[in-house]
Amino acid sequence: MPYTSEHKQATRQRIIECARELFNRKGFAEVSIDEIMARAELTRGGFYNHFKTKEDLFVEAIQAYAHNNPADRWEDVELDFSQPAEVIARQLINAYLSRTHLADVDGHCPMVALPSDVARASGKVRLAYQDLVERMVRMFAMGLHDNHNQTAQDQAMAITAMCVGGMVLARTFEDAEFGDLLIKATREMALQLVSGEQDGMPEASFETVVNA
Amino acid sequence: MPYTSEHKQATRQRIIECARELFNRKGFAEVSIDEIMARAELTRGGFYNHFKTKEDLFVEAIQAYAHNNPADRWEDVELDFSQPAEVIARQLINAYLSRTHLADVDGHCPMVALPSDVARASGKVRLAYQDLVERMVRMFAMGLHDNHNQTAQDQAMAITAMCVGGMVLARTFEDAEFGDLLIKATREMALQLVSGEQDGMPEASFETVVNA
DNA sequence: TGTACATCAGTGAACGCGCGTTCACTGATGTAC
DNA sequence: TGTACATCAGTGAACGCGCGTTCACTGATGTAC
Repeated sequence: MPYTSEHKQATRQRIIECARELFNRKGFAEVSIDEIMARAELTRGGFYNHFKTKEDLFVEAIQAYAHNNPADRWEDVELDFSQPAEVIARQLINAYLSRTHLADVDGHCPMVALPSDVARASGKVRLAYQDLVERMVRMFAMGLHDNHNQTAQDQAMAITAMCVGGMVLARTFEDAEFGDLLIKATREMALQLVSGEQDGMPEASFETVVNA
Repeated sequence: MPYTSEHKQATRQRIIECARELFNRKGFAEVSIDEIMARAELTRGGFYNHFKTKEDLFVEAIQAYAHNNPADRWEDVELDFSQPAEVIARQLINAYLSRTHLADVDGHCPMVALPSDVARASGKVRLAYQDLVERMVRMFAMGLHDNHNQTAQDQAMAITAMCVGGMVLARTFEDAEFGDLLIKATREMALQLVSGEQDGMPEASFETVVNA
């Protein structure tokens, strides 16, 4: 067997990574297979040695993202998994709703870059995307507690919607300053929500209010 | 002058409305001018009597949405503008984060249906989209008050991110049940945020805690 | 160690197709007489 | 009231182009001897 199987795997991974970046920047339909292969320093025809269809590659590109440590990309603040879950949740919010993440179009979370493309794609693609969402929800849920209004799980879903929504909106704006304001406001509210601190009651709200 | 100018205007509006629906359902790149014109019961060639380019039509389709009363589309709950601003904010959340809105793909808010397409489009398109966002932020801001953590404006931006993000995510899911859960959780938290009620402290939180 | 060979990753021309846009035209209409 | 006319909304063929996919091939490589 000429060429090692590592060689083929490495090529495959290179194609996936190039595709991920291009899809992020331009969207699924707007990127051609030619373009992806050229970026991977290959030619058009070879594509079908590695993938059955363009959409199969889309699935792989989304999954690839989940298998790296996403937060590494965006922020100087790395996720420190030795910390308590609540601290990790805060780190994730700070990294996700950051200017660095907004500016790094190639490295965007696919949830931010590709929601419309995914909504129109096949079941396989949508499942891969949903898996990313569920990972984020789980991460937040670990750092939260049930309260009288909502379970930790429900709070986590709402905070996920907030983080993704803030980035999705900021990414569309022509006016970068408005985008920064929106990200900042969203980040602050998300941080309050994981701290159980709202409406002017800092941190351990009960004591603070009673002793005032 | 043969044909009245009303006739031309009516045709133009018909094209815009057909385009809006098709863009919502399939995305900008995936809809052809042929398809839009056929739906408006016209033929391809006539398009350029009305619009300079396909992207110009995209701008008009986004703007058209703002000029209707959006909430009419989705929910039995209509916005009642005689109510106090806080009530309107709650009505908007209930209508926006609803199953009806999720199911009505043709009538989706463009913020939900088209963020990825807009992020990759030209300045004119992005300004039209940003205008929709600003309208929603303004609507929420009227129903909110500054608190010790954030201005009403900042809270409104975060709540807008939450509403749009919840719908954007739910729309991508293959698993409809998970989408419903996410919308419901997001809606509940958004309603709490406009009520200034969090973490198990109903309504006028200070008194409630102190008198407990 | 050196050579002949089989494998298959990668090549690039070709396929059928649909797109956005252009353009010469047609024919329904409102107006002037 | 009736007719001839000018306008321009709408038609449909044609344009050049790029796409996803297929396929016959080539040539770099690991292996057997």
